[in-house]
Amino acid sequence: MEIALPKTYQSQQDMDLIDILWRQDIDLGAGREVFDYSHRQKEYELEKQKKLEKEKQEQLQKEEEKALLAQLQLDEETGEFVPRLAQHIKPEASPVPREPSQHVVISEEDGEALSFDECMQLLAESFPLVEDIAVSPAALEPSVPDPTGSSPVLMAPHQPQQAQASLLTSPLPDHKSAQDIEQAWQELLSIPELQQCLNMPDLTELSSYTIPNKPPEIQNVNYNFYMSNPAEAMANASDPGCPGGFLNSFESTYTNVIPPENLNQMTINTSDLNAPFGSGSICEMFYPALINTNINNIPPTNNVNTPLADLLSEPPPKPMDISDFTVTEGFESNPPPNIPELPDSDSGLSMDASPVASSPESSMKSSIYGDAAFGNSDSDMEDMDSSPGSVQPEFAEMFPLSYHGDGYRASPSTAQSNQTFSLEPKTPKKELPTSPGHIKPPFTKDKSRSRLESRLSRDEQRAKALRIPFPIDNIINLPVDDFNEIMSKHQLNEAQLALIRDIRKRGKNKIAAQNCRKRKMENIVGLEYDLDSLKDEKEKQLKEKEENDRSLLQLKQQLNDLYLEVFSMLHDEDGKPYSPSEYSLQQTSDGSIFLIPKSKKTQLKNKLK
DNA sequence: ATTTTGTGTCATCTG
DNA sequence: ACCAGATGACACAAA
Repeated sequence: MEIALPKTYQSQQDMDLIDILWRQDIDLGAGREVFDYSHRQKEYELEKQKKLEKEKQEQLQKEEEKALLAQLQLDEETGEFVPRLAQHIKPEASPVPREPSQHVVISEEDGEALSFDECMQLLAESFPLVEDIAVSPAALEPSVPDPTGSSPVLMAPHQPQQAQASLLTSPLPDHKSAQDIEQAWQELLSIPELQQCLNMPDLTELSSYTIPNKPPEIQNVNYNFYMSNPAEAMANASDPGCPGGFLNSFESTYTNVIPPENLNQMTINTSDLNAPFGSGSICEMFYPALINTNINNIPPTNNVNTPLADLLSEPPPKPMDISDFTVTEGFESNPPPNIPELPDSDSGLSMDASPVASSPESSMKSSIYGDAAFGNSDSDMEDMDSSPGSVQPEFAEMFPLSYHGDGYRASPSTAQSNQTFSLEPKTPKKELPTSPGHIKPPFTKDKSRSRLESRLSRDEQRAKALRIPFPIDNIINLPVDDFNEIMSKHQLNEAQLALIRDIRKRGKNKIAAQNCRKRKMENIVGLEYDLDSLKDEKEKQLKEKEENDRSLLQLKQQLNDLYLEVFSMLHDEDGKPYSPSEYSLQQTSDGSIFLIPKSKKTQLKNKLK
């Protein structure tokens, strides 16, 4: 039990300290949830990035296909390849609803891959053709649907930009026709899954969704993002049936372009996906605390900032009260009579110091109760009983005085605490002549102080009751000669003498007890230290023993090897080697060595026995 | 309600 | 024998 104590104690302390510091660090910064959330978000973004890259690959394949088509039709007008692409995609979109959505997604990224100006040029070039060709499929919205549906490549740039704009800027009125937006929005709202996924995002996000793309496509796009289904992506990639070889070459170059796109899309997608967790949610995450703190703090800060007049006029908040009171006590604690006593009482009471120092705050409570209670304490009552009858009424009168007196005494106790910090011994007794006008704040007492005071106050009360003419401190701390001198100077009756003797005895014994406990603790600490050192010593010796055993084993092994080697060199008359199992080498005291058959050896042993 | 801790006090021992 | 200090044991309050 005790052996394990010291080390575990230290390690436990260290661990506690580390734990506390760690918690403080965490407390100082944002909550763990924030970090966890960001971490999760990052992971999620990584996943999305992967998906996007896949989709981009698909897009690249498509683009390659387009490029091939364009190259094939290079002879024709440059403007025609755009409608061709639109046609090419459209037919796919019409039969299979989901695939077009993915195309759209891809197209977005593709569009991002292309510079915005290029896209605009393509748009300008392709618009008339698109209208001609794509009118039938995208009949709902003449302006918006055509570009989106016909050439995803063209629309791509718009969407991210709008999304970004919407994200970066506060919800802005769309530059697109409001009707289109509303229509798209309504359609979006009609989709339950989208609602679930989006969790009803802001208008800005909605605008980003609705403006560029057709509602169904948007839905699918969202699906793709949310579902993150690689199979679909693969299917889409396979759908266009683009040549793979060319793609690889293009891919490398494309990857270089990807980062900014990724960033853009990441921002967009994250905004979309994290709509519930968007800036608003993040703000909620951080602001609530901030707001709360602000709300909570503002009044105090105001109080703090408020001029002294407020503090003076208004009752300060509780903490302020405590501090103020303690401070006042500190001031009060300085009364001259106590000061001289403190140095006298330096019989190492550092033991007490720690509790005293630690307890200032808690003492306040005790002060209230203690003060009220101590007057009624049994000991007091006993003393009262013992004391002459006339004393009792005085004692009753003294309660208020004692109360004040405690406050007065409290100051010395604080002084003690200070002393304890300085490792100076404290004098438990401070007999304070009653400080008549002193009002003691109810909270100010330390627990130790309260006890000390209660004790002191008790003796003090008794002394007062018996009208003992000199302070308790003197009674306790003065040397015998001085004490006797003082005693002789005053004419004291029997009760007074007895009380003074008891007070001195108790005071001395109290200090002695404190010193005794201090020594006891020091002894315990010293013994623990010795125990640790002994354990270290033991451990060291154990290691040494292990080492010795190992070396001994090694020597034995070497000896055995040597023995066998010597044995192998021995041969009989016929040149046959002796078997170690049948013979053994024996060395006599004079150093000569004999080869003895083991049977004979046993015989010899038996004979010797 | 119980345990732990700190403190004061008393009884006793010791130098 | 007396005294001062040391120490064990107990009580009490607070945590």
